[in-house]
Amino acid sequence: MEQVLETPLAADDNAGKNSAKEGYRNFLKSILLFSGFTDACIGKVLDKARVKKYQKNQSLFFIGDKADFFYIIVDGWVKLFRETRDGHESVVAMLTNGEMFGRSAVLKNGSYPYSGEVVTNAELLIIPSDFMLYMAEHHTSFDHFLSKFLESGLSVSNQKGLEAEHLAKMTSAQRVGCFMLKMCGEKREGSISLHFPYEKSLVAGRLGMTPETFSRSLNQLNGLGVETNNSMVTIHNIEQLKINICEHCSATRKECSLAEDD
Amino acid sequence: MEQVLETPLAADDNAGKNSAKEGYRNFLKSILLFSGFTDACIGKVLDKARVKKYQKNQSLFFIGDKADFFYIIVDGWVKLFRETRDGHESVVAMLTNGEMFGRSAVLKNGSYPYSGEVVTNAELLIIPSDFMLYMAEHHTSFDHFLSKFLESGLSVSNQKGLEAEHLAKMTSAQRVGCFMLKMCGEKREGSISLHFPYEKSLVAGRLGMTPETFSRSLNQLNGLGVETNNSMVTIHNIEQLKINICEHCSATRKECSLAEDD
DNA sequence: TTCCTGCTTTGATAGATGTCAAGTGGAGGC
DNA sequence: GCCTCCACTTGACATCTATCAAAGCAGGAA
Repeated sequence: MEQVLETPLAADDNAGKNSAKEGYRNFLKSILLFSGFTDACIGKVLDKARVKKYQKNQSLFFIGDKADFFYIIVDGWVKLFRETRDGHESVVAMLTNGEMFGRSAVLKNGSYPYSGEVVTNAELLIIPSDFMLYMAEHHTSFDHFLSKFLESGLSVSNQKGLEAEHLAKMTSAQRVGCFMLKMCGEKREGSISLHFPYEKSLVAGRLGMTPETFSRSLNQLNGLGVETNNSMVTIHNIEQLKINICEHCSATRKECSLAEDD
Repeated sequence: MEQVLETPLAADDNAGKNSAKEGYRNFLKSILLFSGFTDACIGKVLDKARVKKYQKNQSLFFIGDKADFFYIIVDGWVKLFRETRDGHESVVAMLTNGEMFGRSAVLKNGSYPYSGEVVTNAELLIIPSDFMLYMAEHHTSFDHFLSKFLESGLSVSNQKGLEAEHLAKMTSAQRVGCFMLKMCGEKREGSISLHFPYEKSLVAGRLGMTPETFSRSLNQLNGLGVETNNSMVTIHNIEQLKINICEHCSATRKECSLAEDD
Protein backbone atom coordinates (compact mmCIF):
# COMPACT_ATOMS: atom_id res chain seq x y z
CA MET A 1 0.00 0.00 0.00
CA GLU A 2 2.66 2.49 1.02
CA GLN A 3 4.95 1.11 -1.62
CA VAL A 4 6.42 3.98 -3.60
CA LEU A 5 9.27 4.68 -5.92
CA GLU A 6 11.78 6.73 -4.04
CA THR A 7 14.63 8.59 -5.65
CA PRO A 8 17.35 9.82 -3.32
CA LEU A 9 18.87 13.00 -4.66
CA ALA A 10 22.00 12.88 -2.54
CA ALA A 11 25.15 13.14 -4.61
CA ASP A 12 26.28 9.71 -5.64
CA ASP A 13 28.23 9.46 -8.84
CA ASN A 14 25.52 7.92 -10.90
CA ALA A 15 25.15 9.80 -14.18
CA GLY A 16 21.41 9.25 -14.49
CA LYS A 17 20.79 10.51 -11.02
CA ASN A 18 22.97 13.53 -11.51
CA SER A 19 21.09 14.64 -14.58
CA ALA A 20 17.84 14.10 -12.70
CA LYS A 21 19.28 16.15 -9.89
CA GLU A 22 20.01 18.92 -12.36
CA GLY A 23 16.35 18.89 -13.34
CA TYR A 24 15.21 19.21 -9.75
CA ARG A 25 17.73 21.99 -9.23
CA ASN A 26 15.96 23.99 -11.92
CA PHE A 27 12.60 23.00 -10.54
CA LEU A 28 13.51 24.30 -7.10
CA LYS A 29 14.80 27.56 -8.53
CA SER A 30 11.43 28.04 -10.21
CA ILE A 31 9.79 27.99 -6.77
CA LEU A 32 9.67 31.49 -5.29
CA LEU A 33 10.67 30.19 -1.87
CA PHE A 34 14.02 28.94 -3.22
CA SER A 35 14.51 31.29 -6.16
CA GLY A 36 17.17 33.36 -4.46
CA PHE A 37 19.19 30.45 -3.07
CA THR A 38 22.82 30.16 -4.11
CA ASP A 39 23.81 27.01 -5.97
CA ALA A 40 25.46 25.81 -2.78
CA CYS A 41 22.24 26.24 -0.82
CA ILE A 42 20.13 24.54 -3.48
CA GLY A 43 22.68 21.75 -3.34
CA LYS A 44 22.21 21.39 0.40
CA VAL A 45 18.46 21.21 -0.06
CA LEU A 46 18.76 18.56 -2.75
CA ASP A 47 21.14 16.58 -0.55
CA LYS A 48 18.42 16.33 2.07
CA ALA A 49 15.36 16.09 -0.15
CA ARG A 50 13.85 13.04 -1.80
CA VAL A 51 11.57 12.67 -4.75
CA LYS A 52 8.78 10.15 -4.46
CA LYS A 53 6.30 8.90 -7.00
CA TYR A 54 2.80 8.15 -5.78
CA GLN A 55 -0.15 6.36 -7.31
CA LYS A 56 -3.61 7.79 -7.62
CA ASN A 57 -5.55 7.77 -4.34
CA GLN A 58 -2.51 6.97 -2.26
CA SER A 59 -2.50 8.44 1.23
CA LEU A 60 0.34 10.75 2.27
CA PHE A 61 -0.40 11.30 5.95
CA PHE A 62 -3.26 11.69 8.37
CA ILE A 63 -4.41 14.70 10.31
CA GLY A 64 -2.55 14.90 13.59
CA ASP A 65 0.48 12.95 12.34
CA LYS A 66 3.83 14.38 13.30
CA ALA A 67 4.83 16.67 10.43
CA ASP A 68 8.00 14.91 9.30
CA PHE A 69 8.12 16.36 5.81
CA PHE A 70 7.45 19.51 3.86
CA TYR A 71 6.02 18.73 0.43
CA ILE A 72 6.46 20.40 -2.93
CA ILE A 73 4.49 19.09 -5.87
CA VAL A 74 6.60 18.35 -8.93
CA ASP A 75 3.71 16.87 -10.85
CA GLY A 76 0.15 15.80 -10.11
CA TRP A 77 -2.70 16.77 -7.82
CA VAL A 78 -2.92 16.48 -4.07
CA LYS A 79 -6.00 16.76 -1.87
CA LEU A 80 -5.77 18.07 1.69
CA PHE A 81 -8.85 17.28 3.71
CA ARG A 82 -10.42 16.79 7.11
CA GLU A 83 -13.27 14.64 8.32
CA THR A 84 -15.99 15.77 10.69
CA ARG A 85 -17.12 13.48 13.45
CA ASP A 86 -20.42 12.86 11.66
CA GLY A 87 -18.58 11.50 8.65
CA HIS A 88 -18.48 14.38 6.20
CA GLU A 89 -15.31 15.31 4.40
CA SER A 90 -14.20 18.90 4.00
CA VAL A 91 -11.58 19.59 1.36
CA VAL A 92 -9.04 22.06 2.70
CA ALA A 93 -7.14 22.45 -0.55
CA MET A 94 -6.46 20.96 -3.96
CA LEU A 95 -2.86 21.59 -4.97
CA THR A 96 -0.79 20.99 -8.09
CA ASN A 97 2.57 21.60 -9.74
CA GLY A 98 4.82 24.00 -7.89
CA GLU A 99 2.54 24.29 -4.88
CA MET A 100 3.58 23.36 -1.36
CA PHE A 101 1.99 21.92 1.74
CA GLY A 102 2.85 20.56 5.16
CA ARG A 103 4.10 23.91 6.41
CA SER A 104 3.95 22.70 10.01
CA ALA A 105 7.10 20.74 9.22
CA VAL A 106 8.99 23.93 9.90
CA LEU A 107 7.87 23.86 13.54
CA LYS A 108 9.72 21.99 16.24
CA ASN A 109 6.90 19.64 17.16
CA GLY A 110 4.49 20.37 14.40
CA SER A 111 1.73 18.06 13.28
CA TYR A 112 -0.33 18.17 10.10
CA PRO A 113 -3.65 20.00 10.55
CA TYR A 114 -5.20 17.98 7.72
CA SER A 115 -4.89 14.63 6.01
CA GLY A 116 -3.15 14.46 2.65
CA GLU A 117 -3.88 12.24 -0.32
CA VAL A 118 -2.70 12.09 -3.92
CA VAL A 119 -5.64 12.19 -6.34
CA THR A 120 -3.70 11.56 -9.56
CA ASN A 121 -0.45 9.77 -10.12
CA ALA A 122 2.03 12.26 -8.77
CA GLU A 123 5.64 13.11 -8.11
CA LEU A 124 6.44 14.98 -4.93
CA LEU A 125 9.63 16.50 -3.62
CA ILE A 126 9.80 16.08 0.12
CA ILE A 127 12.07 17.88 2.55
CA PRO A 128 12.59 16.46 6.04
CA SER A 129 11.35 18.50 8.95
CA ASP A 130 14.77 18.70 10.57
CA PHE A 131 16.26 20.28 7.48
CA MET A 132 13.41 22.78 7.39
CA LEU A 133 14.34 23.61 10.97
CA TYR A 134 17.95 23.93 9.92
CA MET A 135 17.05 26.42 7.18
CA ALA A 136 14.88 28.31 9.66
CA GLU A 137 17.74 28.48 12.13
CA HIS A 138 20.12 29.76 9.44
CA HIS A 139 17.52 31.72 7.59
CA THR A 140 19.81 34.61 6.71
CA SER A 141 22.32 32.44 4.90
CA PHE A 142 19.41 30.69 3.17
CA ASP A 143 18.30 33.91 1.50
CA HIS A 144 15.92 34.85 4.33
CA PHE A 145 14.16 31.56 4.07
CA LEU A 146 11.84 32.12 7.04
CA SER A 147 10.69 35.50 5.82
CA LYS A 148 9.73 34.15 2.44
CA PHE A 149 8.19 31.08 4.01
CA LEU A 150 6.17 33.36 6.25
CA GLU A 151 5.10 35.48 3.33
CA SER A 152 3.81 32.49 1.40
CA GLY A 153 1.98 31.36 4.53
CA LEU A 154 0.32 34.73 4.99
CA SER A 155 -0.83 34.58 1.40
CA VAL A 156 -2.36 31.14 1.91
CA SER A 157 -4.05 32.34 5.07
CA ASN A 158 -5.50 35.26 3.17
CA GLN A 159 -6.80 32.96 0.45
CA LYS A 160 -8.53 30.85 3.08
CA GLY A 161 -10.23 33.97 4.34
CA LEU A 162 -11.48 34.64 0.83
CA GLU A 163 -12.79 31.10 0.59
CA ALA A 164 -14.74 31.58 3.79
CA GLU A 165 -16.20 34.75 2.35
CA HIS A 166 -17.21 32.89 -0.78
CA LEU A 167 -18.96 30.22 1.25
CA ALA A 168 -20.80 32.84 3.25
CA LYS A 169 -21.75 35.29 0.52
CA MET A 170 -21.81 33.54 -2.84
CA THR A 171 -24.21 30.97 -4.25
CA SER A 172 -22.98 27.62 -5.50
CA ALA A 173 -23.22 28.70 -9.12
CA GLN A 174 -21.16 31.79 -8.37
CA ARG A 175 -18.47 29.74 -6.67
CA VAL A 176 -18.34 27.38 -9.63
CA GLY A 177 -18.06 30.35 -11.96
CA CYS A 178 -15.24 31.76 -9.87
CA PHE A 179 -13.47 28.40 -10.02
CA MET A 180 -13.78 28.37 -13.81
CA LEU A 181 -12.43 31.88 -14.12
CA LYS A 182 -9.40 30.86 -12.10
CA MET A 183 -8.92 27.93 -14.48
CA CYS A 184 -8.64 30.45 -17.32
CA GLY A 185 -5.30 31.63 -15.99
CA GLU A 186 -3.83 34.44 -18.02
CA LYS A 187 -6.61 34.63 -20.58
CA ARG A 188 -8.98 37.33 -19.43
CA GLU A 189 -11.28 38.03 -22.35
CA GLY A 190 -12.97 36.36 -25.29
CA SER A 191 -13.86 32.69 -25.22
CA ILE A 192 -11.99 29.64 -24.04
CA SER A 193 -12.31 25.88 -23.81
CA LEU A 194 -10.73 23.89 -21.05
CA HIS A 195 -11.02 20.76 -18.95
CA PHE A 196 -11.69 20.28 -15.28
CA PRO A 197 -8.33 19.33 -13.80
CA TYR A 198 -9.84 16.51 -11.72
CA GLU A 199 -13.14 14.77 -11.07
CA LYS A 200 -16.21 16.92 -10.79
CA SER A 201 -17.13 15.49 -7.43
CA LEU A 202 -13.78 16.68 -6.14
CA VAL A 203 -14.36 20.16 -7.52
CA ALA A 204 -17.72 20.11 -5.79
CA GLY A 205 -16.13 19.12 -2.50
CA ARG A 206 -13.46 21.75 -2.85
CA LEU A 207 -16.15 24.38 -3.35
CA GLY A 208 -18.15 23.22 -0.37
CA MET A 209 -21.12 21.72 -2.16
CA THR A 210 -22.50 18.31 -3.11
CA PRO A 211 -21.97 16.82 -6.58
CA GLU A 212 -25.69 17.26 -7.26
CA THR A 213 -25.56 20.95 -6.51
CA PHE A 214 -22.42 21.27 -8.58
CA SER A 215 -24.16 19.65 -11.52
CA ARG A 216 -27.14 21.97 -11.22
CA SER A 217 -24.81 24.93 -10.92
CA LEU A 218 -23.31 24.04 -14.28
CA ASN A 219 -26.79 24.20 -15.78
CA GLN A 220 -27.36 27.61 -14.28
CA LEU A 221 -24.12 28.87 -15.73
CA ASN A 222 -25.46 28.03 -19.18
CA GLY A 223 -27.41 31.23 -18.81
CA LEU A 224 -24.10 33.09 -18.53
CA GLY A 225 -22.64 31.55 -21.66
CA VAL A 226 -20.89 28.57 -20.11
CA GLU A 227 -21.25 25.28 -21.93
CA THR A 228 -20.25 21.95 -20.41
CA ASN A 229 -19.60 18.57 -22.02
CA ASN A 230 -18.33 15.95 -19.64
CA SER A 231 -15.07 17.32 -18.34
CA MET A 232 -14.82 20.02 -20.98
CA VAL A 233 -15.96 23.56 -20.33
CA THR A 234 -16.44 26.31 -22.88
CA ILE A 235 -16.80 29.86 -21.68
CA HIS A 236 -18.13 31.97 -24.53
CA ASN A 237 -17.47 35.33 -22.98
CA ILE A 238 -14.98 35.48 -20.16
CA GLU A 239 -15.51 39.15 -19.44
CA GLN A 240 -19.26 38.78 -19.14
CA LEU A 241 -18.85 35.90 -16.74
CA LYS A 242 -16.34 37.89 -14.75
CA ILE A 243 -18.75 40.79 -14.40
CA ASN A 244 -21.44 38.50 -13.09
CA ILE A 245 -19.24 36.66 -10.63
CA CYS A 246 -16.61 39.02 -9.29
CA GLU A 247 -19.08 41.65 -8.16
CA HIS A 248 -19.96 39.35 -5.27
CA CYS A 249 -16.36 39.08 -4.09
CA SER A 250 -14.06 41.37 -2.15
CA ALA A 251 -10.78 40.24 -3.68
CA THR A 252 -8.30 42.88 -4.77
CA ARG A 253 -6.12 42.63 -7.81
CA LYS A 254 -3.24 41.34 -5.72
CA GLU A 255 -5.33 38.52 -4.30
CA CYS A 256 -7.06 37.42 -7.45
CA SER A 257 -5.84 38.03 -10.97
CA LEU A 258 -9.48 38.34 -12.01
CA ALA A 259 -10.03 41.52 -10.05
CA GLU A 260 -9.66 44.63 -12.17
CA ASP A 261 -9.33 47.28 -9.52
CA ASP A 262 -6.40 48.29 -7.37
CA MET B 1 -11.95 61.82 13.50
CA GLU B 2 -8.51 60.28 13.66
CA GLN B 3 -7.88 62.11 16.91
CA VAL B 4 -6.49 59.64 19.44
CA LEU B 5 -4.62 59.64 22.68
CA GLU B 6 -1.13 58.51 21.97
CA THR B 7 1.33 57.44 24.64
CA PRO B 8 4.94 57.14 23.59
CA LEU B 9 6.65 54.46 25.61
CA ALA B 10 10.17 55.59 24.84
CA ALA B 11 12.25 56.12 27.94
CA ASP B 12 11.90 59.65 29.15
CA ASP B 13 12.34 60.25 32.83
CA ASN B 14 8.76 60.82 33.65
CA ALA B 15 7.73 58.74 36.62
CA GLY B 16 4.16 58.21 35.48
CA LYS B 17 5.23 57.00 32.10
CA ASN B 18 7.83 54.72 33.53
CA SER B 19 5.30 52.94 35.69
CA ALA B 20 3.01 52.68 32.68
CA LYS B 21 5.91 51.27 30.76
CA GLU B 22 6.42 48.69 33.47
CA GLY B 23 2.80 47.64 33.01
CA TYR B 24 3.25 47.20 29.28
CA ARG B 25 6.45 45.28 29.90
CA ASN B 26 4.45 42.73 31.86
CA PHE B 27 1.71 42.81 29.26
CA LEU B 28 4.17 42.00 26.48
CA LYS B 29 5.70 39.17 28.49
CA SER B 30 2.23 37.67 28.80
CA ILE B 31 2.05 37.44 25.00
CA LEU B 32 3.48 34.14 23.78
CA LEU B 33 5.29 35.85 20.93
CA PHE B 34 7.39 37.91 23.36
CA SER B 35 7.37 35.64 26.39
CA GLY B 36 10.95 34.51 25.95
CA PHE B 37 12.41 37.93 25.25
CA THR B 38 15.17 39.17 27.56
CA ASP B 39 14.46 42.37 29.47
CA ALA B 40 16.77 44.16 27.07
CA CYS B 41 14.78 42.96 24.07
CA ILE B 42 11.45 43.83 25.65
CA GLY B 43 12.97 47.24 26.31
CA LYS B 44 13.85 47.65 22.65
CA VAL B 45 10.32 46.75 21.66
CA LEU B 46 8.84 49.22 24.10
CA ASP B 47 11.19 51.91 22.85
CA LYS B 48 9.71 51.52 19.39
CA ALA B 49 6.11 50.77 20.28
CA ARG B 50 3.32 53.18 21.07
CA VAL B 51 0.07 52.73 22.90
CA LYS B 52 -2.99 54.39 21.45
CA LYS B 53 -6.47 54.74 22.81
CA TYR B 54 -9.34 54.53 20.34
CA GLN B 55 -13.00 55.33 20.56
CA LYS B 56 -15.79 52.95 19.62
CA ASN B 57 -16.27 52.61 15.86
CA GLN B 58 -13.03 54.34 15.03
CA SER B 59 -11.30 53.15 11.89
CA LEU B 60 -7.76 51.80 12.12
CA PHE B 61 -6.87 51.26 8.47
CA PHE B 62 -8.38 50.21 5.18
CA ILE B 63 -7.83 47.11 3.12
CA GLY B 64 -4.90 47.60 0.80
CA ASP B 65 -3.24 50.25 2.96
CA LYS B 66 0.49 49.89 3.42
CA ALA B 67 0.94 47.82 6.58
CA ASP B 68 2.80 50.35 8.71
CA PHE B 69 2.02 48.79 12.07
CA PHE B 70 1.59 45.49 13.80
CA TYR B 71 -1.18 45.64 16.40
CA ILE B 72 -1.58 43.98 19.78
CA ILE B 73 -4.79 44.53 21.67
CA VAL B 74 -4.27 45.66 25.26
CA ASP B 75 -7.98 46.17 25.88
CA GLY B 76 -11.16 46.22 23.80
CA TRP B 77 -12.53 44.60 20.67
CA VAL B 78 -11.40 45.02 17.09
CA LYS B 79 -13.22 44.01 13.93
CA LEU B 80 -11.31 43.00 10.79
CA PHE B 81 -13.50 43.01 7.72
CA ARG B 82 -13.75 43.22 3.95
CA GLU B 83 -16.43 44.54 1.66
CA THR B 84 -17.64 42.82 -1.48
CA ARG B 85 -18.25 44.85 -4.58
CA ASP B 86 -22.00 44.41 -4.21
CA GLY B 87 -21.89 46.07 -0.81
CA HIS B 88 -21.91 43.20 1.66
CA GLU B 89 -19.52 43.11 4.57
CA SER B 90 -17.67 39.97 5.56
CA VAL B 91 -16.13 39.91 9.01
CA VAL B 92 -12.71 38.33 8.87
CA ALA B 93 -12.13 38.31 12.62
CA MET B 94 -13.22 39.73 15.94
CA LEU B 95 -10.25 40.09 18.26
CA THR B 96 -9.74 41.09 21.88
CA ASN B 97 -7.23 41.36 24.71
CA GLY B 98 -3.86 39.80 23.97
CA GLU B 99 -4.67 39.05 20.34
CA MET B 100 -2.70 40.43 17.42
CA PHE B 101 -3.34 41.51 13.87
CA GLY B 102 -1.68 43.26 10.96
CA ARG B 103 0.84 40.47 10.46
CA SER B 104 1.70 41.77 6.99
CA ALA B 105 3.63 44.51 8.80
CA VAL B 106 6.47 42.01 9.05
CA LEU B 107 6.81 41.96 5.27
CA LYS B 108 8.93 44.43 3.35
CA ASN B 109 6.13 45.93 1.31
CA GLY B 110 3.15 44.40 3.00
CA SER B 111 -0.35 45.77 2.87
CA TYR B 112 -3.32 44.92 5.04
CA PRO B 113 -5.58 42.24 3.50
CA TYR B 114 -8.59 43.60 5.42
CA SER B 115 -9.89 46.80 6.94
CA GLY B 116 -9.65 47.27 10.68
CA GLU B 117 -12.02 49.01 13.03
CA VAL B 118 -12.38 49.31 16.78
CA VAL B 119 -15.86 48.24 17.93
CA THR B 120 -15.54 49.22 21.59
CA ASN B 121 -13.37 51.82 23.24
CA ALA B 122 -9.97 50.23 23.05
CA GLU B 123 -6.31 50.45 23.83
CA LEU B 124 -3.87 49.06 21.30
CA LEU B 125 -0.14 48.58 21.37
CA ILE B 126 1.30 49.22 17.94
CA ILE B 127 4.72 48.28 16.66
CA PRO B 128 6.10 49.98 13.54
CA SER B 129 6.66 47.83 10.51
CA ASP B 130 10.35 48.69 10.30
CA PHE B 131 10.94 47.43 13.80
CA MET B 132 9.10 44.22 12.96
CA LEU B 133 11.50 43.88 10.05
CA TYR B 134 14.38 44.54 12.41
CA MET B 135 13.25 41.75 14.72
CA ALA B 136 12.80 39.46 11.75
CA GLU B 137 16.30 40.23 10.54
CA HIS B 138 17.75 39.54 13.99
CA HIS B 139 15.31 36.83 14.85
CA THR B 140 17.81 34.66 16.70
CA SER B 141 18.74 37.35 19.17
CA PHE B 142 15.05 38.11 19.59
CA ASP B 143 14.33 34.61 20.89
CA HIS B 144 13.56 33.21 17.43
CA PHE B 145 10.97 35.86 16.82
CA LEU B 146 10.20 34.84 13.24
CA SER B 147 9.69 31.19 14.12
CA LYS B 148 7.19 32.02 16.81
CA PHE B 149 5.55 34.61 14.61
CA LEU B 150 5.26 31.99 11.90
CA GLU B 151 3.81 29.48 14.33
CA SER B 152 1.10 31.88 15.46
CA GLY B 153 0.34 32.62 11.82
CA LEU B 154 -0.01 28.95 10.96
CA SER B 155 -2.41 28.57 13.85
CA VAL B 156 -4.53 31.47 12.61
CA SER B 157 -4.50 30.00 9.11
CA ASN B 158 -5.67 26.70 10.49
CA GLN B 159 -8.49 28.39 12.40
CA LYS B 160 -9.62 30.06 9.20
CA GLY B 161 -9.77 26.67 7.58
CA LEU B 162 -12.00 25.47 10.39
CA GLU B 163 -14.24 28.49 9.93
CA ALA B 164 -14.64 27.65 6.26
CA GLU B 165 -15.56 24.12 7.22
CA HIS B 166 -18.16 25.44 9.64
CA LEU B 167 -19.69 27.63 6.96
CA ALA B 168 -19.85 24.70 4.58
CA LYS B 169 -21.00 21.93 6.89
CA MET B 170 -22.79 23.40 9.88
CA THR B 171 -26.17 25.10 10.16
CA SER B 172 -26.51 28.58 11.57
CA ALA B 173 -27.76 27.29 14.90
CA GLN B 174 -24.79 24.97 15.14
CA ARG B 175 -22.36 27.77 14.46
CA VAL B 176 -24.02 29.91 17.11
CA GLY B 177 -23.81 27.03 19.55
CA CYS B 178 -20.12 26.59 18.75
CA PHE B 179 -19.59 30.29 19.36
CA MET B 180 -21.27 30.03 22.74
CA LEU B 181 -19.22 27.03 23.74
CA LYS B 182 -16.08 28.97 22.95
CA MET B 183 -17.38 31.79 25.17
CA CYS B 184 -17.49 29.29 28.04
CA GLY B 185 -13.72 29.17 28.12
CA GLU B 186 -12.40 26.76 30.73
CA LYS B 187 -15.75 25.67 32.05
CA ARG B 188 -16.65 22.49 30.26
CA GLU B 189 -19.59 21.01 32.11
CA GLY B 190 -22.67 21.95 34.13
CA SER B 191 -24.45 25.24 33.51
CA ILE B 192 -23.20 28.75 32.96
CA SER B 193 -24.47 32.28 32.40
CA LEU B 194 -22.58 34.77 30.33
CA HIS B 195 -22.94 37.80 28.09
CA PHE B 196 -22.28 38.27 24.41
CA PRO B 197 -19.03 40.21 24.26
CA TYR B 198 -20.36 42.60 21.62
CA GLU B 199 -23.50 43.38 19.67
CA LYS B 200 -25.51 40.46 18.39
CA SER B 201 -25.49 41.77 14.86
CA LEU B 202 -21.70 41.65 14.97
CA VAL B 203 -21.75 38.08 16.22
CA ALA B 204 -24.09 37.26 13.37
CA GLY B 205 -21.74 38.86 10.86
CA ARG B 206 -18.76 37.07 12.34
CA LEU B 207 -20.58 33.76 11.94
CA GLY B 208 -21.55 34.47 8.36
CA MET B 209 -25.28 34.95 8.82
CA THR B 210 -27.80 37.77 9.00
CA PRO B 211 -29.08 39.16 12.32
CA GLU B 212 -32.48 37.64 11.55
CA THR B 213 -31.04 34.17 11.14
CA PHE B 214 -28.97 34.66 14.27
CA SER B 215 -32.07 35.55 16.22
CA ARG B 216 -33.92 32.49 14.96
CA SER B 217 -30.91 30.33 15.75
CA LEU B 218 -31.09 31.45 19.36
CA ASN B 219 -34.68 30.24 19.45
CA GLN B 220 -33.66 26.87 18.05
CA LEU B 221 -30.98 26.52 20.69
CA ASN B 222 -33.70 26.74 23.31
CA GLY B 223 -34.39 23.15 22.41
CA LEU B 224 -30.86 22.32 23.50
CA GLY B 225 -31.17 24.04 26.85
CA VAL B 226 -29.87 27.47 25.91
CA GLU B 227 -31.81 30.43 27.28
CA THR B 228 -31.30 33.97 26.03
CA ASN B 229 -32.30 37.29 27.57
CA ASN B 230 -31.02 40.31 25.70
CA SER B 231 -27.27 40.00 25.81
CA MET B 232 -27.27 37.33 28.51
CA VAL B 233 -27.03 33.64 27.67
CA THR B 234 -27.63 30.75 30.02
CA ILE B 235 -26.50 27.31 28.99
CA HIS B 236 -28.15 24.76 31.24
CA ASN B 237 -26.04 21.79 30.24
CA ILE B 238 -22.74 22.53 28.58
CA GLU B 239 -21.91 18.90 27.91
CA GLN B 240 -25.21 18.21 26.21
CA LEU B 241 -24.74 21.22 23.97
CA LYS B 242 -21.22 20.12 23.17
CA ILE B 243 -22.40 16.69 22.13
CA ASN B 244 -24.92 18.19 19.77
CA ILE B 245 -22.57 20.73 18.22
CA CYS B 246 -19.09 19.27 18.10
CA GLU B 247 -20.10 16.11 16.27
CA HIS B 248 -20.44 18.23 13.13
CA CYS B 249 -16.90 19.59 13.37
CA SER B 250 -13.51 18.14 12.55
CA ALA B 251 -11.50 20.06 15.14
CA THR B 252 -8.99 18.16 17.22
CA ARG B 253 -8.27 18.85 20.84
CA LYS B 254 -5.29 21.01 19.91
CA GLU B 255 -7.40 23.20 17.65
CA CYS B 256 -10.42 23.59 19.86
CA SER B 257 -10.49 23.17 23.60
CA LEU B 258 -14.00 21.78 23.21
CA ALA B 259 -12.88 18.69 21.38
CA GLU B 260 -12.48 15.69 23.62
CA ASP B 261 -10.42 13.40 21.46
CA ASP B 262 -6.73 13.40 20.70
C1' DT C 1 -19.11 -5.89 -28.80
C1' DT C 2 -21.19 -6.23 -24.38
C1' DC C 3 -21.30 -5.91 -19.69
C1' DC C 4 -20.13 -3.71 -15.57
C1' DT C 5 -18.84 -0.21 -12.48
C1' DG C 6 -18.68 4.25 -10.87
C1' DC C 7 -19.35 8.98 -11.85
C1' DT C 8 -22.77 12.21 -13.20
C1' DT C 9 -27.27 14.03 -14.03
C1' DT C 10 -32.09 14.66 -13.09
C1' DG C 11 -36.25 14.65 -10.21
C1' DA C 12 -38.87 15.26 -5.98
C1' DT C 13 -38.91 16.96 -1.52
C1' DA C 14 -37.86 18.98 2.93
C1' DG C 15 -35.22 22.07 5.41
C1' DA C 16 -32.27 26.17 5.79
C1' DT C 17 -31.41 30.93 4.88
C1' DG C 18 -31.73 35.62 2.91
C1' DT C 19 -34.84 39.43 2.12
C1' DC C 20 -38.35 42.62 2.98
C1' DA C 21 -41.57 44.39 6.15
C1' DA C 22 -43.59 45.21 10.47
C1' DG C 23 -43.60 45.07 15.25
C1' DT C 24 -41.18 45.05 20.01
C1' DG C 25 -38.36 46.67 23.60
C1' DG C 26 -34.54 48.92 25.91
C1' DA C 27 -31.25 52.79 26.66
C1' DG C 28 -30.39 57.35 26.56
C1' DG C 29 -31.84 62.26 25.83
C1' DC C 30 -35.00 65.89 26.85
C1' DG D 1 -41.73 60.55 32.89
C1' DC D 2 -41.94 60.55 28.08
C1' DC D 3 -39.98 60.32 23.59
C1' DT D 4 -36.91 58.82 20.16
C1' DC D 5 -33.65 55.94 18.15
C1' DC D 6 -31.68 51.77 17.31
C1' DA D 7 -31.03 47.09 17.88
C1' DC D 8 -33.45 43.13 17.95
C1' DT D 9 -37.33 39.99 16.99
C1' DT D 10 -40.99 38.00 14.38
C1' DG D 11 -43.63 36.95 10.23
C1' DA D 12 -44.16 35.92 5.34
C1' DC D 13 -42.10 34.53 1.43
C1' DA D 14 -38.84 33.23 -2.28
C1' DT D 15 -34.70 30.93 -3.11
C1' DC D 16 -31.01 27.94 -2.32
C1' DT D 17 -29.19 23.59 -1.01
C1' DA D 18 -28.90 18.84 0.92
C1' DT D 19 -30.86 14.44 0.72
C1' DC D 20 -32.75 10.40 -1.19
C1' DA D 21 -33.88 7.94 -5.23
C1' DA D 22 -33.51 6.71 -9.91
C1' DA D 23 -31.95 7.11 -14.46
C1' DG D 24 -28.18 8.26 -17.78
C1' DC D 25 -23.67 7.82 -19.43
C1' DA D 26 -18.69 6.92 -20.20
C1' DG D 27 -14.71 4.11 -19.87
C1' DG D 28 -12.57 -0.23 -18.81
C1' DA D 29 -12.64 -5.35 -18.64
C1' DA D 30 -13.81 -9.58 -20.62
